[in-house]
Amino acid sequence: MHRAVQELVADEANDSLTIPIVAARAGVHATTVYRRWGTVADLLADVTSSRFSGDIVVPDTGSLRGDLERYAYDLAKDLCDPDTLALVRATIGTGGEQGAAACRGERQRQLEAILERDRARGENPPTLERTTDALLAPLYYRAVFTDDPLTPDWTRALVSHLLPD
Amino acid sequence: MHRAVQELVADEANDSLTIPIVAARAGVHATTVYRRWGTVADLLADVTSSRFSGDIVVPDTGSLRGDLERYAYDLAKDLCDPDTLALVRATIGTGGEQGAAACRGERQRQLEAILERDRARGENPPTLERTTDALLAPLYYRAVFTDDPLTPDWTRALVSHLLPD
DNA sequence: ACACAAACGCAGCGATCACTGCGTTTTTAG
DNA sequence: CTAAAAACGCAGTGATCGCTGCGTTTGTGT
Repeated sequence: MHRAVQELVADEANDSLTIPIVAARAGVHATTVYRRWGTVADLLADVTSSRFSGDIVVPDTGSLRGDLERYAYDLAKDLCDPDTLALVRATIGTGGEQGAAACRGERQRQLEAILERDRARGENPPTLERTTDALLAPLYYRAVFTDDPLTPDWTRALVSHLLPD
Repeated sequence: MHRAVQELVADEANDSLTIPIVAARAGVHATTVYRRWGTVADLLADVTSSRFSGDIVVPDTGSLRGDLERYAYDLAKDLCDPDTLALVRATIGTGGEQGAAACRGERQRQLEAILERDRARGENPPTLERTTDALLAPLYYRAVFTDDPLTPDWTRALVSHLLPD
């Protein structure tokens, strides 16, 4: 089911995503989807949540800078994937905070884990709010609102602005 | 027509926006909307573009810091408006870069104008890319992806991080 | 093995969408 | 003032959606 949603969101940009369409792609009956998820918004939130929590490993390079550079690089790569991007936009478009939370919740928790580990090393990292503003926000903004590339040089520059020498 | 779209996006979170619904709210026939705009995506892009270019004045406080603080304050206030936020999310949800560009195009031009003016004063402001990453990105990210408030203290802090003493 | 719960599919319904042919009204140009 | 273009509305069509009652199939617990 999740793969059906992702494929449809990717394939049919600008077309409306509906439950019968998703059901057909998943090879199940629409009734099954109505009964289980109810609305396209709930379905998208579910799919997006699990899309972002499946396969990302919190990096551990031994230093905060290394961790953040790796984290930013991985997130940039993920957000550059047209299928991921289409899913994020579709989920945001369902309106409300539920879809938005599904898009960023897991990624924010990973960022927090990185900062926590640095504190556990006795260091003094920036706050989660500051790191979100300096890293997460530009990554998501550039991916969702522009068609500028999310290059490794650019992601490293973001980390450098956050952690000056 | 534009007001009908904005009202509907605001009123009916999670409900699908369709051309007959917009037409009814605007008090015109659906045929008129089909013939003029064609799709909901085109309509939303149009409405969002003009929504963001109507009434914002590029601030001129005499200093870059003052201009950016004012700009960030105004944009935060605008994005905090639930109606504006709903419109942005709906437009992003139409997929593709057209809707995304409609949401940020005008605001990015205003930012560029502020930086150009500072250069005209003989100063050396940060690049548009840097300023976008440090100001626009956090503003849009927090508004669209979270339900955290966009407070004046926070927007001033963003400017301070961009323009250290 | 059996009973029951959960999940699923079929068929069908009312509502709505997306769209178009054609006539009417409004606007514009000369 | 008039003719033509542009914009609009009416009526209608086929397709699809969102949903539900009810039967079937699958899974689970004893």
